[in-house]
Amino acid sequence: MMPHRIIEGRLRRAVQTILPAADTTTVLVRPCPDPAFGDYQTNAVMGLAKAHKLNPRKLAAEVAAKLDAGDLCAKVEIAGPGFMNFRLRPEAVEASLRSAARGEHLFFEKSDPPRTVVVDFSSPNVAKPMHVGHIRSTILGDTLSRTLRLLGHNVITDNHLGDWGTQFGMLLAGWKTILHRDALAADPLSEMERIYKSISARCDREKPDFDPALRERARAELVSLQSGQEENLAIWREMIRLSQAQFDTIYARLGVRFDHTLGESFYNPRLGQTVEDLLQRGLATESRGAKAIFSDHSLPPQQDPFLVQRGGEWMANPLIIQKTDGAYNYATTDLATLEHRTQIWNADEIIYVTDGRQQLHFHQLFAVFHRWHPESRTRLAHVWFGSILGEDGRPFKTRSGETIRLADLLDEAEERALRVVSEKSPDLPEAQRREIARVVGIGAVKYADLLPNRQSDYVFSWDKLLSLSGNTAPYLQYAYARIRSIFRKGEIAEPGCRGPETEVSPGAPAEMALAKHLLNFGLLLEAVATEYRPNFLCGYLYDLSGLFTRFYEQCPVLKSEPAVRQSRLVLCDLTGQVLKRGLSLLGIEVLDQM
RNA sequence: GCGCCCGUAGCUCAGUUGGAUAGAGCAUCUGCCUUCUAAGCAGAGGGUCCUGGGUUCGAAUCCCAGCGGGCGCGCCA
Repeated sequence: MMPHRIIEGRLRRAVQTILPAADTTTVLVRPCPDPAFGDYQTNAVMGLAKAHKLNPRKLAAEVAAKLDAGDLCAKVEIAGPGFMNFRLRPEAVEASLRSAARGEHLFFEKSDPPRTVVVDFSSPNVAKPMHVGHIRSTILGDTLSRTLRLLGHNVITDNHLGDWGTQFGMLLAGWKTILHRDALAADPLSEMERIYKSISARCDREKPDFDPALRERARAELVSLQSGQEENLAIWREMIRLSQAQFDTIYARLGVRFDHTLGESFYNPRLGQTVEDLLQRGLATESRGAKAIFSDHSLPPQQDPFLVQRGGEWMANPLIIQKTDGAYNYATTDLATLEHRTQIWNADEIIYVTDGRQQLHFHQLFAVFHRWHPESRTRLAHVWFGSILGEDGRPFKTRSGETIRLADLLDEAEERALRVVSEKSPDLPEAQRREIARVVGIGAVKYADLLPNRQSDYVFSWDKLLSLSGNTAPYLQYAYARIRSIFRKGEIAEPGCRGPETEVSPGAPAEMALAKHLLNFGLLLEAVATEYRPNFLCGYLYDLSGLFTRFYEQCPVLKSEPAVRQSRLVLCDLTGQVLKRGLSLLGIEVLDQM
């Protein structure tokens, strides 16, 4: 068990002996913001003192007197208005490093009990090329899934493809009237995108080329598809097949995998009974020819997702589950999907990773689900991220008004990385340089995507996504490669320093600072999982790499006397393991040489 | 109009129950490669945390008002 955890547990008991009625869940032990104060601190005592109208410093002193942590901390300091600062004894740090070196843990613990967590992310649309707008959901969802899985949860990843809906009417009309077979064979996604754009422009009343007959044709094709007409089904399946091939290529490059790909069409057979059930239970009602769910007025109007104010009056803002023409929409599908995930997969938690513009939809969806299945204890989370903007701060478009394809972005990333590798390591064989460029390039894109707070709007910038210096993936990969280089130069297999007899004793300040940071790996992983914020992990790994680099500059490893050398090798090995594991959670690979 | 989010160094952004002297990258400037990889390290400069009130031992963080920006608001997803 990590020292900070033990301190936290004992601290809570100490608080409880003094204030038996206090809620000790707020008593948390966190790393100090400045090592000058200590290694860990709690500021919860100040809050408790306020709640119980006590003198905070006096309470802290009483808690400190009751606290038995002498085995881990030399002494407990009370600072300022009532901070409690803990400084770990070197022996406590060493014990943790030794047990990690023996392979007993890697500075984190499995969650108990594990939960079943469904993660819904990526969800591209069939017949459209994946573009930069898809990276955030894909990379965020993948990282959260990996982190939850590492922490022991039963994670189910599901790619909820947009493979059903209005767009197929236009795609079918286009496929039958303006499709170029050669173009389709050469580049299926571009051709499907072309026919879609062409038809949809002519189905738009606002556009100059509006063609009412074509619009009717598209609607008829859609009805025909949805009623199971064989020719249209065959074309639809072909469009999915071609699209999935593209998705698979991109996901393979990104190293992203899904347990399931249950697109919207999977739920199609269940939509009728979903609406029927909601009507029977009185949750849904008919309105202007559509079936919709209205407010139950259980919330104040300002917080009610089914109300909206217009012209100074609160108006109904219902969730429509069946359109006037009888067709179902994404709300219907999402409700059917929720039922499947809770009832078939027994999800304890479902995480949706989408952009922030869908917040209202998910508020409505979750509210409806809780009214529909009040017995359900599934936790529903909308993990949203900011919009993509151009460098001018306007909604993102290229100069020609197009989006940037994900495949092109990844190509560019690898090309830029190859130029740098070839410059830095011209002696390596080309195949190896290309492999390094792949790992570095893809890693840089992912890291740049995960580094900012997900809720910030996302200003798209080639230079930012493809930068290879400073706080970027290559910096972390470089630290790892240097560690591997030490083992290579010393002709040491790392398992040699992982044995039961391993001794490790960080002496220099740079060694101790690095060692103490390793101990906080688990703390960070839990924060990532509970806050759904991978950027915390980026920050942690960046700090770890910086601490390692300072250690590397100040503390020779191979040239040190045997005992010091052995200890430093252990520290290098553990740092390498945490870096590799941490980067793997971000979906970023490491290299032995770069 | 109403709701959500945002406003922090020249630029791009962090900032973990409110917590200690607000941090990083890029850019600028000064040093450091015959020593385990310089994609690096050490150091410097750079701030009315949008503005004004309030809450309290303590506010970038919470509350109120205002200014500026992005997004959303019945049959698209």
